[in-house]
Amino acid sequence: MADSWARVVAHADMDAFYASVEQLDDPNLRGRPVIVGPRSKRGVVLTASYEARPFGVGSAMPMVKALRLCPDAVVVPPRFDRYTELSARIMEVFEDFSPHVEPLSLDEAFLDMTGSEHLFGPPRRMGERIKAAIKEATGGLTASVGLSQTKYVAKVASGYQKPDGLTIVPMENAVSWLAPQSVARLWGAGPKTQARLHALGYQTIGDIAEAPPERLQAALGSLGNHLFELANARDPRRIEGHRVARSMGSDRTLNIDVSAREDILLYLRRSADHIARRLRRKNYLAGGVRVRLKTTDFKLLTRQCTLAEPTDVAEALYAAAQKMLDRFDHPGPFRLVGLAAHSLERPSESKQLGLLDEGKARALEVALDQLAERYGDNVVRRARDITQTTVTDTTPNLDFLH
DNA sequence: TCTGGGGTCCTGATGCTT
DNA sequence: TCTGAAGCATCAGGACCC
Repeated sequence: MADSWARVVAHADMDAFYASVEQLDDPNLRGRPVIVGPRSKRGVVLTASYEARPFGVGSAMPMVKALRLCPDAVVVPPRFDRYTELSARIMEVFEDFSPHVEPLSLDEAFLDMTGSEHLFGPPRRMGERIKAAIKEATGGLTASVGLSQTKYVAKVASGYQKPDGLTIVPMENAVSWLAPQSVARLWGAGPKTQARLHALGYQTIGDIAEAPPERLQAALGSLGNHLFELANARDPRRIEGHRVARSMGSDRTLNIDVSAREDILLYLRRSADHIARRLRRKNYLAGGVRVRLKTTDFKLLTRQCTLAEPTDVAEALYAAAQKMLDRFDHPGPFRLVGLAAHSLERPSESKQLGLLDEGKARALEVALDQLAERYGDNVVRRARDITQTTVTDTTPNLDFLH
């Protein structure tokens, strides 16, 4: 019974999102195998349409191999602006169903549906309504939805019957429902961990659920405990809402490997410009800088530092990157050059404007926090806009408060 | 066959401070 | 003044996710 669920967690996952968007926008692509990915020699598949998947084409596969498996596929370069636009529309749909939405990526999110049975009906009806609303809002895109009482089971459920699936897993069935599925479906067990689990003789989630926890812990450390809990359908994690970014980066796999310092600096310069623009657009300051180089044998080398002063200025990021570059002792060549800003923080607008000293700026931040509690984040966003515009505008419009 | 780009989180090593 | 232990922050690398 739906009303006996202590929590109701929904996980919604768009079906082959990028490829489906391309087919939505270009009717000529419908019914045809579509591969979204770069056309470069070193590219990999981002998403393959369901028409391409029977040929064995899947995400992260080298493009060369994908086209060998499916020579008739249409390769479409990704259009992230378009995916972002549709993603925003989909997230708005989710927010019509729940105030607690946790996006995991452009095309999937958790929704806390606890206590909304009186609005949307039992879990199956909730799922049907979410799916229908997405289809309507996007002009025909489908999503697969899973509902259960924990995030992990809801996530596995959404992937259970793709595409256009709906799977409901009540808590009393969860452990037996998970049991026959492969350990590959354990969230957090990638190829390396799967190999270790196989070596221990564990093939299914049920094997993990029944394994001695101390054996898992001895083999995998705290990850072993975590997987044991998931396999037994125990997952107390809450739905966290929109999370603050912790880093922002730009990695480039090059068409031709580079060794010369000036060549690497060229890419670092471009990345610094790109990241600084994004930092300013999203109103972040970087507290540190990290440079990554990938050798031709796929070893990833990293050097990072903490900045004396948080910044969103390209020149400062680039200067730090130059210093980092001197700390690498590998002569190259390198196939990837990457730069990232980490330890992100929000600047205080009032400090940025230079209008207030530290104490008054802090007082303003506290006042804005109180406004947020009372009126919600949107109102505070407007208030922040006004604190910036009132420098020249003596009659701010506060109508939005009513 | 030949391995992207955007991220997050965890772990072990190291260095600094108390 | 020296030394070791404990706690903490930072760094580098690895694994994972979509």
